[in-house]
Amino acid sequence: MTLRLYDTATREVRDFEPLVPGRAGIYVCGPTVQGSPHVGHLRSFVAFDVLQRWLIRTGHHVTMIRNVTDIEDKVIAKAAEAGVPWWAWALQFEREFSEAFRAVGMLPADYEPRATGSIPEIVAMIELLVERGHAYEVNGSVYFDTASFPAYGALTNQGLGDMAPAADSPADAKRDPRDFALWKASKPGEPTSAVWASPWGLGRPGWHIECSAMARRYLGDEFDIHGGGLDLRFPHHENEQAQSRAAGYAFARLWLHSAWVTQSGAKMSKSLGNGLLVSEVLREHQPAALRLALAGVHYRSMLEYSDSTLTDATATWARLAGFVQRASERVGSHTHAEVAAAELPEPFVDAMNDDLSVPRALAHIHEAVRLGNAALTAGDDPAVASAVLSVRAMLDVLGLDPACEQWKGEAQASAALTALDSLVQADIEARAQARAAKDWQAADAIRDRLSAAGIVIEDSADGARWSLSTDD
RNA sequence: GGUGGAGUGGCCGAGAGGAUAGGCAGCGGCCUGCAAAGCCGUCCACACGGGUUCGAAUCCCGUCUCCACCUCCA
Repeated sequence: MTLRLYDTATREVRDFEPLVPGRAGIYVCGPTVQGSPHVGHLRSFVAFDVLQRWLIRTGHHVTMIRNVTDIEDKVIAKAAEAGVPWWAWALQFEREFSEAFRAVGMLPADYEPRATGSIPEIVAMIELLVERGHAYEVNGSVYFDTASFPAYGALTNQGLGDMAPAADSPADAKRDPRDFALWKASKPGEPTSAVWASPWGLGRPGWHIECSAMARRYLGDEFDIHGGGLDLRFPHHENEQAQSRAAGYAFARLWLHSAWVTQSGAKMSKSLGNGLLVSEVLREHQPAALRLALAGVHYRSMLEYSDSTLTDATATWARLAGFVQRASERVGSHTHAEVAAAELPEPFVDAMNDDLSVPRALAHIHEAVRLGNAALTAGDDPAVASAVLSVRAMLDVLGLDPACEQWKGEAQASAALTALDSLVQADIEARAQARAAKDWQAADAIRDRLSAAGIVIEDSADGARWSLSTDD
């Protein structure tokens, strides 16, 4: 059975047939670096990370391009509001995204082109569109002529007449309100550092053209898979496809869209302000648990995020990691090369090939863990060894092998904190008794001892809590 | 108005005409000095109303509810 993927453009599950057998070129719309990453962003990128890993595992040479849109109206506006240069603003959040990607164990992209590093390609593509009669200039700005391209709306199955006007520029400047900006003439008051020379004068690219230009530069006129969040389908991806095809390029053969993260049924979003920042979630939860929570649901299903999402995932992770830990102590640890070369069970392979059905794949992993645990109890070491190798190989496909470099330190750190907590809690209790008996000397002695060890005690009405000192 | 998605047990979440999804929680047991972990067993389902079929969570018709996109979005 070969890999089958749901193609948003044709609205059906299709066999993955790469342009060049054995190779896969993937373009994933990366972040517009206007703010901090929240778990909704991460869900999408983790989904495509699993795709990347599965393609690699099934013998493909993958080229993963994930762009950074670092010049855009919102970036400029938010930076201005904060009194910071737009480029510093953009880089700050680019770093935060990179840190979040690293924290949840994403494979690095092969390249992460920035829009600002692709201006010549962008200008060239706009020139080509003007030449071919699919774009026109008005007062130094250039617009895509939607009426000139009959296939406009094909990706999202919409007719032009049903669409609302594009609001990215004044309607009176355009031939048709649905036309959208390819190049935006610079206006007085805008930062002079956000401006590039072009045949139409100084300006900057519109929002969609950068992806068309970068995808072509790094993946060619036609490439295998274009991915992104479901909310990018329109207008962003529709416009990308229109631009590229109007320019004469075949563009993406398959469109993949990941569903969003919801809270109480409503989409997590920057504009709603209900986005849970990755940095906040990771303060209280293990990164592996976050990855498991995000990757564990099928990528096209909404992921309902609640208070129990991460605690459930943490328990599941503890079960998986616990088995690998106990089994490895018993029969020794396999090398990563052995894990990468291990044969994968057929039910797992079938699930992954069926539009990346991670939930079904996980069900099979649990089955293998159960058998492995039983073998551990029975003292059947050969069965333990084969189970742990198989479990690690499957988890590795999901980026969740507990014994790999990414995660093996984490379990120890967290176990150390748990152990420390139980010791400290005993002290806290003894101190509470001393305080109740008004034995201040004894109470202070306990606090001083903990303090000397770098542990800070804070009293409150609800009792004492402890934390590690952040001094020096 | 246009386009698309969803409703499954206490909770999360697969499946898509006939078999036990899986996990968490619960209950009973095994193991254990007691626990924990683990294992075994077990309870609790397919939004509603019709229809097709030997058989429907799955197909068809209708209804209800929820959600998203329609130029800020991962």
